[in-house]
Amino acid sequence: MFCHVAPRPRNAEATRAAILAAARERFARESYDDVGMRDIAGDVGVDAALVSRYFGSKEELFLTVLDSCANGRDLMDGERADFGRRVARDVIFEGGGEGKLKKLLIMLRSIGSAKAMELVQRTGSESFFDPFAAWIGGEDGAVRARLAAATIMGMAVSREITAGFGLTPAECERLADRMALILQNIIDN
Amino acid sequence: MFCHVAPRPRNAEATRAAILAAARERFARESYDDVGMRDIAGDVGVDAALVSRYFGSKEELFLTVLDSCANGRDLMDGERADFGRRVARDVIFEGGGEGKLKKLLIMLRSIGSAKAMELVQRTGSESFFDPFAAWIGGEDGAVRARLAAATIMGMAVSREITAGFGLTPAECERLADRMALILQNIIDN
DNA sequence: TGGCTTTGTCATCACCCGTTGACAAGCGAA
DNA sequence: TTCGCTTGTCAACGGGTGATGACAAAGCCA
Repeated sequence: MFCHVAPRPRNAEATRAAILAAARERFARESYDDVGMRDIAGDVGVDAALVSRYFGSKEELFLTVLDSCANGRDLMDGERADFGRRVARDVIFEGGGEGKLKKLLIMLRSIGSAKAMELVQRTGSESFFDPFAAWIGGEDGAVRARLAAATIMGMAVSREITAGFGLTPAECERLADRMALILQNIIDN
Repeated sequence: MFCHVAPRPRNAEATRAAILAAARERFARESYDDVGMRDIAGDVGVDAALVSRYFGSKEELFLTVLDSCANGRDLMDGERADFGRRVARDVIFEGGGEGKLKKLLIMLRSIGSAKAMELVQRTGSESFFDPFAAWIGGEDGAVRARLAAATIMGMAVSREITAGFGLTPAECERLADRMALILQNIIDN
């Protein structure tokens, strides 16, 4: 019995897109340093050399991934009055990786690598914080954007370094409720 | 003219302590992966091999550093009514590295390395979150401890990935005020 | 002074990483 | 079919890492 893996069709554009998508998932879940070119290539079923060739270098790939992510504005579609609750539940119960928080997660993980952080610093402000601040609007929009982003990222960190908070499900519910309140309050005034 | 660096006196105990201190500073400011044995050794003026010999391995050194840090309780000496303001200003204006937040910073940076995170997960709860929760006390102490820690870590992350928030000094003041309020509110009820 | 233990250094190893250029395979056009 | 371009693979390189064991130097004790 011969088992063949279905070979990837020869299609540069599709392959490039698949690599980009795989890289986005990786970078959202592991730090820049922990993600290897060989890992990404393996996810797609391709040789690592191809990744280098299509994207030039790991740094350029990382930047392309950042660009490809939903930017700050997409965090906020949906009811504004529901923002706190929505985001709190996403980050606490899902880890944020599925939704619009992906870019925030990737930025967060950049503190693990001096190289990645420099890249994030260059692009993070205009692509994330500025639109976010504009959406929040009002007095001190920029300040409140930093505050909200910090709250979200902090909870994401806390979730990971305690392996799911180490709380009971009921406590997680109350954690989500409290966080929702805080976030909504930041947004509202 | 001969310029000699004062040679470190031959004293195993003092050298070991110096290495530990240097490692603590490094790990509080850079991620586990970015800190090299040669960096730490260089700070002390010693060969990298000595670090390995005194602490066994990088992992063991990291664990020893975590132990050597002020634990959760030390975060909270000082007026309880002043907690929010004190911590907010420390993290926003100083980056937290000088004070009692060092352990939190090190834990935070562990998200940059799968290896470091596993170590932090094993020791973080009983050495940090549990005492912190006990100090907070009252209903939902554990939940509120996670919330406060997340707020602090998030602000530390935000500060770094935006290279000092990118805010005016006046805005930073208002950021600190708002954060102080939130933190204090978490502590109080 | 001579010898022994402690303290520190040096050269080196094996490993993993991103990257590169040479090569193979697919596939459409002539 | 045969040529030629595109798409993908392979083996290798240079650089950096943590770790190791042999060696040098310093201090102490007799």
